[in-house]
Amino acid sequence: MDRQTPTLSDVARRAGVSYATADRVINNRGGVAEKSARRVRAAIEDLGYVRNVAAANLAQRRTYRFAFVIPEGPNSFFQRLRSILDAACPEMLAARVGLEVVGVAAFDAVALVACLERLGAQKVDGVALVGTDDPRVCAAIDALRAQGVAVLTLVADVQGAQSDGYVGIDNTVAGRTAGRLLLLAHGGREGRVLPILGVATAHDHAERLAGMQQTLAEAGGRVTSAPLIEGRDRHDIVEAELHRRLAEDPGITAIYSAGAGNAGLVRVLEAQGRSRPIVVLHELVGHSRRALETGLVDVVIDQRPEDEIQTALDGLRAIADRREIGPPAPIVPAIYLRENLPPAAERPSDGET
Amino acid sequence: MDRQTPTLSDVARRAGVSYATADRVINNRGGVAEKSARRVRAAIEDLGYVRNVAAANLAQRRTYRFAFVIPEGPNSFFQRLRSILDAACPEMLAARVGLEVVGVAAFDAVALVACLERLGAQKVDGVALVGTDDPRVCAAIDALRAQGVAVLTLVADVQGAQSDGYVGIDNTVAGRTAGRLLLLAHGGREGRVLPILGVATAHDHAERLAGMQQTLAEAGGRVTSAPLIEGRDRHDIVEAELHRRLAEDPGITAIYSAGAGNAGLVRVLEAQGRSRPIVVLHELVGHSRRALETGLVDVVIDQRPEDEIQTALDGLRAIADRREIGPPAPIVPAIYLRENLPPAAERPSDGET
DNA sequence: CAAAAATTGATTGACGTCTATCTTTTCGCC
DNA sequence: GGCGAAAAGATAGACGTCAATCAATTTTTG
Repeated sequence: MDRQTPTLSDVARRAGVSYATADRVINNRGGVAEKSARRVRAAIEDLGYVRNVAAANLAQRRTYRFAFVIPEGPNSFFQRLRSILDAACPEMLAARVGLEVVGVAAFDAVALVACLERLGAQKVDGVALVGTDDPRVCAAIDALRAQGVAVLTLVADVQGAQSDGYVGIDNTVAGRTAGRLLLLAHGGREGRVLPILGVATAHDHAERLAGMQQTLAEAGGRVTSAPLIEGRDRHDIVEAELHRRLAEDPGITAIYSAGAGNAGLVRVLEAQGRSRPIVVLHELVGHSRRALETGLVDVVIDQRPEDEIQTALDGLRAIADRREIGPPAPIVPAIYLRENLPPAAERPSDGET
Repeated sequence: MDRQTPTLSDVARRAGVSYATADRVINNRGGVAEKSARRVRAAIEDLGYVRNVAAANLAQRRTYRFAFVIPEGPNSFFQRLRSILDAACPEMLAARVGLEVVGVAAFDAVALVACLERLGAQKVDGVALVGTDDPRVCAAIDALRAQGVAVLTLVADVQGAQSDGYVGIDNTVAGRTAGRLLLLAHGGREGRVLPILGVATAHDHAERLAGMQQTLAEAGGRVTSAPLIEGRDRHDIVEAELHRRLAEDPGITAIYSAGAGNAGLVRVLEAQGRSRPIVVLHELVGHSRRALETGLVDVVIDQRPEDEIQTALDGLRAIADRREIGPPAPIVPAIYLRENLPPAAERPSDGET
């Protein structure tokens, strides 16, 4: 029953070549005649040989060093990312992977570039970074990759950079999802959705908004989008603006917050009392979760950072041991209601969304 | 920068004992004085020693053998489970895990027991099975565990059995989620939800129904639940019954299908034309996906079998390596709309849901 | 105090792969 | 046919752990 899995020696024997030759083939060290290489590959196929990664890593004394570059600041989504990473560290250690979590000032391209250069000098095996759109960042990524470091962009892609992949949601899809939820909640009736953004120039927020509007438009336009609020991710601005807009426009039936600064939004909702508009917002963090639990908010769309980190780690590993593996399954935004909230594992840290 | 991670020899040296003693401690082979054991543990602590699992597995020539016992039949959810497992096989092989996927006639406790006994005799390391409630199954599970085999229940738990854990969603939560979505889609208006079940005695379906009704009731009862259809998971029965009920009760504003047999439901909806009730159903499979894409259905609640399998595999591994690891994060039902569908990876196989 | 038991030490050969070195064979070409 | 280059073979020591054995030491016991 337990005939053991074939080793490279078995492959060599089957192929009628020496171990050394088989080794040259699978590690493509070159200097092998095409004829022999073919026979080795055939033997691998026949026997169903699978390289024993454990033995290989042991022999190479390989310990991966991966770095995650996460923006610093009060943004609680990134705080959540960090705490997920911290939780993953010990587990990764058992698999001989050293994780380094590096904080960099948000939106600071220069600091990010400096950080990437430092990581390159430190000879890490892979880097996952939350992108900031900037040509200098692009260049830094290219430099890292030229050096043989695996580079993934996480949560936010960097336009123009040739990374090894992007792990994150498609913001247009997220926006369209929001749009569908808004339509569903209007149940065929007319309505006006008030969008709240961080900054309209941040392309992730803009994509979400556009996606939402697309879906509304495709549904026939009974639900429309009102002029947006640009909250600059600051809850005080959001609070004041939202308050004003709701007062002056009673036709608002729903609010869609595509970005951060939702603490201010929650405060306004608390003040609204009984009849409040439909509310859809992004990212499940401390206060958005509480708002969902208390019924102040209807829906939270989340990008499931746990999945993103898992996918990023898998991807970095795969590239680092030159394993052929298909592109990772794209991350799809999750929809949370009051009833299907995942258990809150994190310690209740607060901040701005 | 890269001082290497300490080995067990380092630990022994630090503790002032021989390698053999340190080995006896970490593998608790016994025959070590408490005093020495403490010193070894202290040294492990000090150095931050982590056992190199790769080396250990290599030395032990350990290849895990896990079996997944999945009901056979036309049910396309289980077909999906199977195809996910099949896809996971090669990847697992690289990590020296042999996966065996075993089919067993659905709801056949005797066959399931026979299968479990066979697996026990074959010395597998772990088993994940889709439960069938039956005292004989309980006994078989207990027997397996007594034999040292890790046993997880997947998708459906077995009441009364002491397994190593349950990996699957909480059906009450799933039902409550459905209830919330129905409420959201009614937008405060009155309505009557027509529930469709497989068999009312299947406790998973019953739990979903109860959960849904709970949420409706808690919201004040403007949306109520109509008498249910028991479709016995057969699409022809569902089709006929549903047709009749929609015709005789024009007050039906929504349909909630808690079980399988959704192909019949879809046919009725196709015939309905323009104005159809709100529709919420379970499990993202071929036709439910298509129904979502074409707009015949509003929401699909899915238990994310990919996650379930991943969690089950991790759990089985952890138990098999005698690694201490907390209980797995509970699986939470996912909500899919037309816009946030994950890419369809599976080949388009069809069947009943 | 001697004998028995418990504990510790020392050592060794796997496990499957990597890496390196050295030797031998084969091949193409003048 | 002989030369050099390319290809192939042979071999050995690491990597960190496991599992086993046997000897040496300490402790307990009668």
